[in-house]
Amino acid sequence: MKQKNKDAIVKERILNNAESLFAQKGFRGVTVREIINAANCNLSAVNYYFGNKKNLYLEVFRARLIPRSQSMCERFKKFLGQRQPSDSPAAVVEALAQAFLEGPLSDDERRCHYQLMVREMSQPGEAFDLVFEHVMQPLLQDLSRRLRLVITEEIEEERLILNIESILGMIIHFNYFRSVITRFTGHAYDSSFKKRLIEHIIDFSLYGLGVGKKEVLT
Amino acid sequence: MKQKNKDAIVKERILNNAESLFAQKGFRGVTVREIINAANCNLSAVNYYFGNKKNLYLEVFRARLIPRSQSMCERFKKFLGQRQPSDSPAAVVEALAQAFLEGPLSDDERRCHYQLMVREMSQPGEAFDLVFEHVMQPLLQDLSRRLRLVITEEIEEERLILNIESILGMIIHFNYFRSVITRFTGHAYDSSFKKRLIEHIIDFSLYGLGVGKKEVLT
DNA sequence: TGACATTTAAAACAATTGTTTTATACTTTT
DNA sequence: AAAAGTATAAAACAATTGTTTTAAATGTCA
Repeated sequence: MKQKNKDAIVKERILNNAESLFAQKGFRGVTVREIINAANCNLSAVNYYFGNKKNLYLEVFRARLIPRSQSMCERFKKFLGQRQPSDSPAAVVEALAQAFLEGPLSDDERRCHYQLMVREMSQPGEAFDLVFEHVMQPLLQDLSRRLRLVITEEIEEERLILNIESILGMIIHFNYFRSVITRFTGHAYDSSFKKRLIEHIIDFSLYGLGVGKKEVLT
Repeated sequence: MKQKNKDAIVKERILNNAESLFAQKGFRGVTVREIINAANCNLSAVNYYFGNKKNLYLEVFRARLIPRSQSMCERFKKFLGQRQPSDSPAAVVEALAQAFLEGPLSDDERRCHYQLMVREMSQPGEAFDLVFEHVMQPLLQDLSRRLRLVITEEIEEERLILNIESILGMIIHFNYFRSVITRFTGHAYDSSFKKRLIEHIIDFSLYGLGVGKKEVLT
């Protein structure tokens, strides 16, 4: 099926460029003509393959963002499995930070990924539901289960959720606020700086500012 | 000057509604006609008072977001001054979380504020420079100075910055990702839940997950 | 090869966009 | 009160938007 193959090529060029542009400028900030210029194809191709612009946008989530999230989660599990021992909070946080900052993606892909996701989070819409159901929900549940196994003391569900959201919030922040972080630290956002960030995320997640002493059961 | 006064009223109605709409849908997601309908004024009023749409957008930052940020910082200092003792990391974090989650603003104003700011952070533009210079930079420097005073042990500048960004990341996350947080915890985002959030932010910022013991000088 | 379906291309569509123009009302000042 | 300055209103502008239509090209399969 050479036909079907060539079909897929144009279709995926559109998806790729659409994702990048939507991530940068948002749904309404991007025109269909902008996308087809980047994808080097004809205007009607968008409506031919995806029906309309809105559906192209949703397809970007279905065909790109969600699968990528799942592959990042896979990477997390793989990292965690490699660690010895893998049953400590430190191991879980390290594997998580590694998977979400270094992971299998190119840096541009990761930037794209977080921009697209963050954009949808403030104003729940159709895409939000997709992300919530297929990305946030399973991730939180997985993390919740794993952390509960490795944290020795008793911990109520709500506090666990807030802890996890704090760690995820940090990871998202260090991805999404790159321009701020690099301006403040003066470092380029390269692989050595990412290693530094991962170190920090682990340290802060486990000990916070690390000053004073933790009271038992505040 | 009744003239100048009445002038200001329409002008501010435009600014108010523009900020709310821009925060919800972004610059290109909002039409001038949408704004003037919400502000209950004529179409040409936007160009009369602000020249063009882009300039209205920037004016929203200059006349609304930046002053509000400064008043939040004032509130932070006031909270901190009220605390006894006020020279501990716990006091600083508590005052910060209080100022940024409870502060002097209505809840709608706060949502608006964070949405507008986060939107600009991913794609540096003109408004980004304004926010960076008048909001992020002074806040970070103030926090850096204060924390250095109250943290007993030696701490390198970069680590301090990362610590501060982690705390700010959490605060932003718990404001911006409301819909996710409320869905996960099942709590409405009311004042009692905000108190819970502030408690958590203090606890996590000081001790992290609070498991295991912190080694001295990792 | 020839009939068929599939894909690309180009042109045209109505609707919406930001902005400008022109005219009318309202205030202030002389 | 007349004049001048300021603010609101309505209509029109060209440009851009997403989408549709129509035509040409390309591929598949008998």
